Amino acid sequence: MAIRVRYPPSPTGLQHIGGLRTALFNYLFARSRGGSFILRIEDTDRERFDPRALNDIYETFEWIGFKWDEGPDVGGDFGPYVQSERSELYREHARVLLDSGLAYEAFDSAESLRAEREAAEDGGIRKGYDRKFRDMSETEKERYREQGIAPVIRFKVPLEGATEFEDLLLGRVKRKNRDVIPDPVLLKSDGMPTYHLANVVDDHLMEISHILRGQEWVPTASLHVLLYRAFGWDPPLFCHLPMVMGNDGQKLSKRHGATSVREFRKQGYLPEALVNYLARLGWSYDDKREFFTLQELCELFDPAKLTKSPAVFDYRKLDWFNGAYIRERSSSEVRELIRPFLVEAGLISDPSTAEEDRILDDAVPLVHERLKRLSDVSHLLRFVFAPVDSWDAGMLVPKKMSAADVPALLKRARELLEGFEQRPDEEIENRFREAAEADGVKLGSLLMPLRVAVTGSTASPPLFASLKLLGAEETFQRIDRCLEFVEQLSAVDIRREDTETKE
RNA sequence: GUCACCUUCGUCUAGCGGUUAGGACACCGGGUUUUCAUCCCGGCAACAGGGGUUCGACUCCCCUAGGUGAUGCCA
Repeated sequence: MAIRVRYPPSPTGLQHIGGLRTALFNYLFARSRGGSFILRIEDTDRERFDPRALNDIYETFEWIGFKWDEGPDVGGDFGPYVQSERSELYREHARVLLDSGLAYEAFDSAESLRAEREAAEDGGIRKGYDRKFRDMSETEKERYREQGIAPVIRFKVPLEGATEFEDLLLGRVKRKNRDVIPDPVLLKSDGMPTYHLANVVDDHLMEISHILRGQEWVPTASLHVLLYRAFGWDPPLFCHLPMVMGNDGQKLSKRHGATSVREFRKQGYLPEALVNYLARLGWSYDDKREFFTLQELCELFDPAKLTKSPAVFDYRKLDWFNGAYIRERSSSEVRELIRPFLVEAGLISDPSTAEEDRILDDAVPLVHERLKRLSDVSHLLRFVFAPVDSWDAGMLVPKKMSAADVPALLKRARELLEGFEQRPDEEIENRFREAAEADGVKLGSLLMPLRVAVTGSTASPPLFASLKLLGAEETFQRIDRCLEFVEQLSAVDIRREDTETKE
C-alpha cells in the first residue's frame, strides 16, 4: 500500500514549534519511505479561524523548506484540501451514521453544556456528556425541533466491548468502549464537523496510510477507530508522537520562551538548526551523531527510533545548534542573514549605504563565530554603527589597578595606536606587547581600558580589527572623550570588581 | 475523580538479559587567546521505588509513586 501521510494544521494561531515537529516527522516519514506528504487545512472552527494564521502556515513551511505533494496550493487527486470546502462531505457522512442508527441528534444548548462542565470541574470531576438524547424517541425530539433548536449530531459510542488499534510506537492499544469519550459531537449545530468526524472522513477519503500526531490524541484514537468501523472502513496505522514540554514539565508555552516558529525566525534561528534540533527531540539515529541536514533526515529517518517519553525543549541546545549552523555559512551568506537584524536594531539604513556595506563586509568575519542567534549581531556590532559616549568606570579599570592608573594607560595606548590603520594587526599587537613589557604592565591592562573606551564593553570582537572598522578618527575621538570622563573621577578610587577572588 | 500514556545524568538521548551504563547540550576545570567567542583536553552527573522471572536484570512481568494527557458544538 502506498504511504500517504498528512499534516493538518488548524489556522487558529501562529504555527507552533511543536506543530512544526509533528509536520517534520510526517514529512520525514513520507520522504524516507517514498510516500506522499499532504497538507490539509483544518479550518472547521469558524470562531477561531484567523486568516493571518493561514498565511503563517505557508510562510513557515516555505521558510523551513518543506514541500508537500498534495495541498490547497498545489492541488492533488484527493482535494479539496481545505475542510471548509468539504462540509457537504461531512454532512453526508454524518447522515449515513444517523440513518444507520449509529449517531443521533441532540438538542442541548452549547451554553448549558458548558455551564455543566464548569460546575463539574469546580468539583474536581469531569464526567463528559450525559447522553441525554441518545435514546429519546423521535416524537419527543420533535418538540425540540419545533422550538427551532438546531441539533448537533452525536456519535453513539458503544457502551459494551473494547476497541483496539495498532500504534507504531505504542504497540497495540486497547481501551474499553465505556472509557471512550461519551457520545462526542460529530457535526456541530452550524453544520460544520468536529475534528473527530472531519479527520476520519478525510483521512479515509484521502487514503491516508499513517497518522503521525501528538500523544494528546491517544485517548481519542479509540473513538476514531470506532468511527472508521462505523463507516465500514479500515483505520490507518497510528503513530502517537511524544509531546514537547517546557523545562518545568508543563506543556511548552510562552512562559518558557518562544513557541511560534515565527518568533524563532525573528530571533535569528536558522531553519536548518530548527529542523536538526527538532528532529533530535524524540528521535535519534545512533549513539553518536547529532548533525543532520533535512536531506539526510529524509533518508535516515526511521520511526522505530522514536522515543515514547515526552521531551523537554532545551533552548540552550538549540542555541548551540544554531551557532554551529551559522558558522557553517559563508561570510557573504552571514552578511545577508544579519542585515535585516541590523536594520531592525536601527543600526544601518535600509537600503544600506555603500559605506555601511563596506563596514559590514569587514565586520562579518569578526562576528561570524560569535553569533548564536542572528539577532546577537545588534549587540556585537552596536559600537561600530552607534556612538559610545558613556562608560562604566568599573569596566575601565584593569584588574588589580585603580582608576588613577587608567588615564596613563589610555594615553599610552593612544600613542601606540599612531598610524594603526596602515599596519597589520600583528604589528600593532607587537608594539603593544613590547610597550607592556617595557612599562611593566600586563598586555591585558593596556588593552582593556582601550577596549572599553572604544567599544563600551569588556567583550568585543578582536580589538585592532574593530578599531579599523571604526576608523582612526572615530577611534581617537572616543579615546579622548573617555579620557576626559575618566580624569574627572580619578580623584575617587575606583577598583574593578575582582570577581576572581575567592574567599 | 475516571481513563490512558510515560519514567536512564539538570536536559536531549544510546542501550533492545551479561557494558567500567556510551554520546551531545549545559555546567565546572585546564589549554590556545588582547576580552568575548571559536577550537582542543579533562571532569561532574543517571537506570523513580518495591516485588517477582532468571545463573544473571537498565533491559521481561506486576505493583506503587510521580509526571503528562484526555474527559469541549477546540484542534
